[in-house]
Amino acid sequence: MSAVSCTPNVGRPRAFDMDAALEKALEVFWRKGYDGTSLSDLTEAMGINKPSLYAAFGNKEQLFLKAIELYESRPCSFFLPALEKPTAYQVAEHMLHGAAMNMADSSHPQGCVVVQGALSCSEAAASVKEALINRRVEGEQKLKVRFDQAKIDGDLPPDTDTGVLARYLLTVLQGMAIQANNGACSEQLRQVAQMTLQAFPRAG
Amino acid sequence: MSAVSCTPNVGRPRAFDMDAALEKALEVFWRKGYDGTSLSDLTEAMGINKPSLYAAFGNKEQLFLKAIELYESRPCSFFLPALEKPTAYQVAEHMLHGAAMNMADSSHPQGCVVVQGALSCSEAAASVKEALINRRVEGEQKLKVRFDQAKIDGDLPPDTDTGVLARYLLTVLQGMAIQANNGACSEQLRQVAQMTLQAFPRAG
DNA sequence: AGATATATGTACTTATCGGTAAATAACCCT
DNA sequence: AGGGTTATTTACCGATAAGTACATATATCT
Repeated sequence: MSAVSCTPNVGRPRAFDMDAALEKALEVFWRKGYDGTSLSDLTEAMGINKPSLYAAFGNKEQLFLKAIELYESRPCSFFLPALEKPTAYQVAEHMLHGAAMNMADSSHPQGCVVVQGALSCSEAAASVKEALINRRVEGEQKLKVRFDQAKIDGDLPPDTDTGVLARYLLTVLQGMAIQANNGACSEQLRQVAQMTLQAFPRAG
Repeated sequence: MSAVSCTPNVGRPRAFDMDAALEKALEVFWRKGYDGTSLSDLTEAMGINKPSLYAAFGNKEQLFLKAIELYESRPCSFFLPALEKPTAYQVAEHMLHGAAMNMADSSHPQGCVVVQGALSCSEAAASVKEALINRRVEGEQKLKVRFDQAKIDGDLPPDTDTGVLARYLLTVLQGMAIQANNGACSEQLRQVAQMTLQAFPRAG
């Protein structure tokens, strides 16, 4: 079953693939940001007309939020899977290397749509900016919780400030999104990842 | 003499302060980004009408570029002054602490306009995006050159990869801009700065 | 004082913005 | 086959985007 479509068995069937269209919308929002994306950009990329877009996804804002959901649930997403690695160091390692690999991948826009989708934006975009901030802060909180567990597990020194460590790691990851936008390649991001890992506290 | 005005002694004198108006424009671009800022936003904040804006600053794009110049030449700017500190460590220290202090300062928008002014943007903003990328990459290059000198001075280990070190530091600084947008306060950014400095290579 | 030169306010232009009304088309069910 | 339901197409809406024409106001220079 599709993640987003919920096709009834009455009426004219939808002529386009909602998931494929959402993927196209994500690509546009990722590249141009919420304010920089027009409905014409979206309908052109998605291959549908505006009424189809509105009927299927609500409006621009709801489409954006659905695209973000898709972004975070994609196979190449690295954040949540990394949390399940057995040690704090491996969590950090997988996040940093995943980011290095993914953010400079030229098969899609550079960076991270959660970082750059609505960073500085118009008042019309205030609510989606808020939604993205919440996602980033929640990610940081999840990482802190994971590091708290690591302390219990004994793979972080007992005096570790897990809040600072999580914030530091997120700062580097978010900075890597900017670096990818600057044109940094995966190898260059990997070097940053490696330098970050060298400073990472090891098992006590 | 003013940085931007160049008043002739003929004709009706300008009724507003160009520098003050440019400061207002910077504030709006900083908070809303290039795409998110309308001319109405600008004229309202600057206290002038559109024809005055166009006569004085050219157009939206040129106004933005002048605002960025102002941003980088302000007294509270920390990047270029930090380059003149006597050792590589002190350069990093001043940049990181300057960023922690400045980016969360609530007397102006959070973060850094060079990072967030046109990160993901429309095609209309492509040239200003390019200009900002150039500024960021040039800053990184300047930092690398400074670290090369530090190696000669002997306050960085001789095997230091200065390019990676500069990129790592810029990654953290740019990440701190996102953190500030997330709502992080100066103290939280300072903790990130401190953690970054702990990993910084010390003299030989 | 008058000519010249620049700035200002009002009102306007064209294009595009996000969003929708209404008619038509394509399907399922009875 | 025909009714019910949903999707698609075309054409449109009011609002706002960036940018400007033009008349008027205010200064200096001669």
